[in-house]
Amino acid sequence: MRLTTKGRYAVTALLDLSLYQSGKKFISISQIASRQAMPVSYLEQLFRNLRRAGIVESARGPGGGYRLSRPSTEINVSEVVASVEDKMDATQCGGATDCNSGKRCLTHDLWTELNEQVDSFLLNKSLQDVIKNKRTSLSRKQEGLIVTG
Amino acid sequence: MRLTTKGRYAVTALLDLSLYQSGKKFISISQIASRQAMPVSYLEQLFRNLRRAGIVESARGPGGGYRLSRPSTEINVSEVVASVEDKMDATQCGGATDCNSGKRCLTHDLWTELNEQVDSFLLNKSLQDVIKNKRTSLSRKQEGLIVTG
DNA sequence: AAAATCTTGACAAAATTAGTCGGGATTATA
DNA sequence: TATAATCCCGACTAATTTTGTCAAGATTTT
Repeated sequence: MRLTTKGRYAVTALLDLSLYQSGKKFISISQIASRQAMPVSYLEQLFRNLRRAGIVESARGPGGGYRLSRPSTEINVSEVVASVEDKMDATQCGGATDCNSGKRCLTHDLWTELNEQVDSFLLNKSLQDVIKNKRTSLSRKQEGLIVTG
Repeated sequence: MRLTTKGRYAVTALLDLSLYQSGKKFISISQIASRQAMPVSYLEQLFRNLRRAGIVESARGPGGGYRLSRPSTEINVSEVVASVEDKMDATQCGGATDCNSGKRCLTHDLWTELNEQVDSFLLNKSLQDVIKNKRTSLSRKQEGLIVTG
């Protein structure tokens, strides 16, 4: 699985946009950078990817910057992370089915299933949900479930 | 979150133990290494941690090696991963509550919740489950849940 | 024209992860 | 008791990945 500060920065930056973008106004990278204490040039890199992924729109020149290309209820965290990280994969073999000399590696299905869990969770979480601090409503049977300390 | 090949190696190595350990016999690292195509010295490092965590028992000398200290139904993947990786944490701030100059960072709760999800999943998954390729039975309401492609 | 801003690719620094090494301790067995 | 098999340990190095920088350019507003 890949989930580094890169993906986390991207999410944070978009939350900043969501919070400070009023109407269709563009927000410059330098504003986000100073508010969220992130390096400008690193943010530029991330926004490149976000733009290519169709998550944000940009405008150049004075008064330019970035804005969400959809409402924050329509953008999920999974796509944000995926746009800046290379891949979201927890299997050792990268998803190949013959990872262990012909047969699947012992843990193949385990990591695949974990991937699915994580991805479901993040897909189901919009930027707005994060802002509202809304828990994803996955009802879970508690039978035999050990609670982490 | 930390889930690298280290944790994956550890799980695989234990699955190997589960599969090839008959009764209370010890299995040597070199056997596991050759079966699973892993470097011996790296495995040694991992087994050190597994032993300290009480997941395996060891015996020295000829005929020695490692064996599970509990049945494979009683060992969950979370503890295995935790024993070799330093931490299992997806928050940027490492769990601190004042990560963004006094107030919580915007994404704090998001990553905390993701952590919980992942950990629940892995806690609820025993080595035996993985061997039997048994899916974790988390019943989930499908309302609004987008299925990943 | 000037200033503000995005755009790009390549590069460098830092951090992390993966893996090695040398030496030691213990134990079964011949 | 010697030998070989095995675990045990800490420190180190190598490789990879991630993080972040830089220089130069393209647009656009004023």
